Formats: sequence, C-alpha cells, structure tokens
Amino acid sequence: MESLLLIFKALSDRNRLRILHALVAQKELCACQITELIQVTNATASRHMGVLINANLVQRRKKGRWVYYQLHTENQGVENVFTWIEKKLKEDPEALLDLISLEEITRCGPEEICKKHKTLKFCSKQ
Amino acid sequence: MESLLLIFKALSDRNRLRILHALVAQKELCACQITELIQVTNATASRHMGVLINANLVQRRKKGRWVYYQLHTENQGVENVFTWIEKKLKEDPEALLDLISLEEITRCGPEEICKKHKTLKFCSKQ
DNA sequence: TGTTTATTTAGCCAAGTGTCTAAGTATTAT
DNA sequence: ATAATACTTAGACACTTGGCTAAATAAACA
Repeated sequence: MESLLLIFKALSDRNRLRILHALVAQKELCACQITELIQVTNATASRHMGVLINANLVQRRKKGRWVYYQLHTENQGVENVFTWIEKKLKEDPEALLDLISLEEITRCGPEEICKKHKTLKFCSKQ
Repeated sequence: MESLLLIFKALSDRNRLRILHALVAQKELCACQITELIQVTNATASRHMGVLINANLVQRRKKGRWVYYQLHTENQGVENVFTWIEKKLKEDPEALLDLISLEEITRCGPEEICKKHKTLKFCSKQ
C-alpha cells in the first residue's frame, strides 16, 4: 500500500509527470537538463527528483559534479506504468512541447540561450 | 496530461486507494458501505467518491435514496491500472484486512454492529 | 403534507505540498 | 589552498487537500 501511494503521489504533480515522461523518451538526463526542461530553480528540480527516487521510479548516478537520472526499470511491475504514461501522453500537446524542448536541450542549442549552451557543454562530458 | 494528473491525484490518497481496491474486488458498492469500510463520516466518503468520479475512475448510479458506485471500466486504458493495483495489493496486509471487512459489510453482519446491520438491510434492496 | 432517511454540498481548519532563497556539501579548476 | 561549479538540504511561505460539522437536496414513508 505504501509503495503504491508513494508512486501515485510522486506522479500527481505536473512537473514530476513531465520529468518522468522525459525520462521515458530520453533514457537518461542530467540534473541541469531537467531543471532547464521544467523551468524551475535547481533546488526545486532536485527536490522533485528526490521524490521520484523515494518512490522507486527513478535512479541516480553521479559523475564528478554531475548527476544523471534514469528510470528505475528493475522495479517490478513499474514498466507498464511507464508504458501507460507514454501511451496516454502520445498526442498530448503539452507533453509534445516538452519533447521538442528536450531535443533542443540535449542537442546543440542556440547560442543566445547562454544557460542552455552551458548545460549542453557540461552534460556531453559523460 | 490533465486526465493523468486527475487519476494520479485521485489515487494518491490512502482512503481513495482503498475504495478503488474494494471496487475491484466487489464490482459495486453503495455509499453507506464505502463509508463503513473506510471509517469516516458520510460527508467525507461522498467527497472522496466525487474525486474518483471526476477522475473518470468510478461511475455512480442512483436507486431511490441509495447511490451505488462501480469502476468505470469503459474508460480506455484504465483497466490495466485496476489490474496493476489489484496485483500490487494482492498480499498487502492492510488491503487484505479491507477485503475481510468488505465481506462482513456486504454480508449479514453481527447484530451488535447496529450501523452495519442497517447498512446491509438497506443495500440488499437492490 | 410533514417527517425521516441517504447523500451531497458548503464552510472551516489543520496538515500536506510545491516553490523560492539561502546555506551546505562535493567536485573541479586555478 | 582558494575559488568556482553543480547539486542537495533547510527553512519559510502560499496554496492545496483530507476530515469534520452543518446545511441543503432528493427520495421514501407516515
């Protein structure tokens, strides 16, 4: 009962659902990329990631200063939740916009977006 | 995105998860039975049912003074959520206790439980 | 018709939650 | 060693949510 509640609570926030969806699409993301995607402070993004980890939906690995997050696919039975979310958001406008942003964030971004540029530079060091 | 959030929010409360699980087990329950199961006031139970209905997880039908609730199984893609919850709670102590309570509530209960007795009498009128 | 019963809705309050700023921790660069 | 960088944690605040009581609504009964 507790683990189910943790999962549902974790996913009942819009930004966390967006993060989860992004991880379905992109397998692994760095903290700064997530921060950029959902447009909150790094502190808020970090808090959110803690909730997803605590719910056993996401895993974390550290490489130097950088922290990378992936879906916790070894968590039994949770994979169909990920599939279900992917399916449900397949044609959702907001979710599609996120995927477009994600492309930019994880690829060479425009130089005028100083923060994004920095983000790309650091994260491609993996 | 909105419908997913509504679903996750609806299921992120313990009592609502218990109600949902009970409906998985028992197909249809009356408001008074739900009230008895989760041990809150009728007003609170009614509030919870409103949330589940609003999330399109549950449907309501009225018969005279009595209101019956069932899972909204025609809601596309939500059936595997029900199945997943059932699976996850298969051996959960708290959920099993609920199923035992549910047996009592939906069957002839002990006479000393005056409220339960009344409940059974009314609900068997369907 | 008035009374009783079952349920829903409204209003209030305490607890929970998302976001921010600031401080703290760990890693890298100078 | 100090400074810079990336991220986490702490504390505060505004907003949301679960539970209660009371009022309102609908249906059945006398």
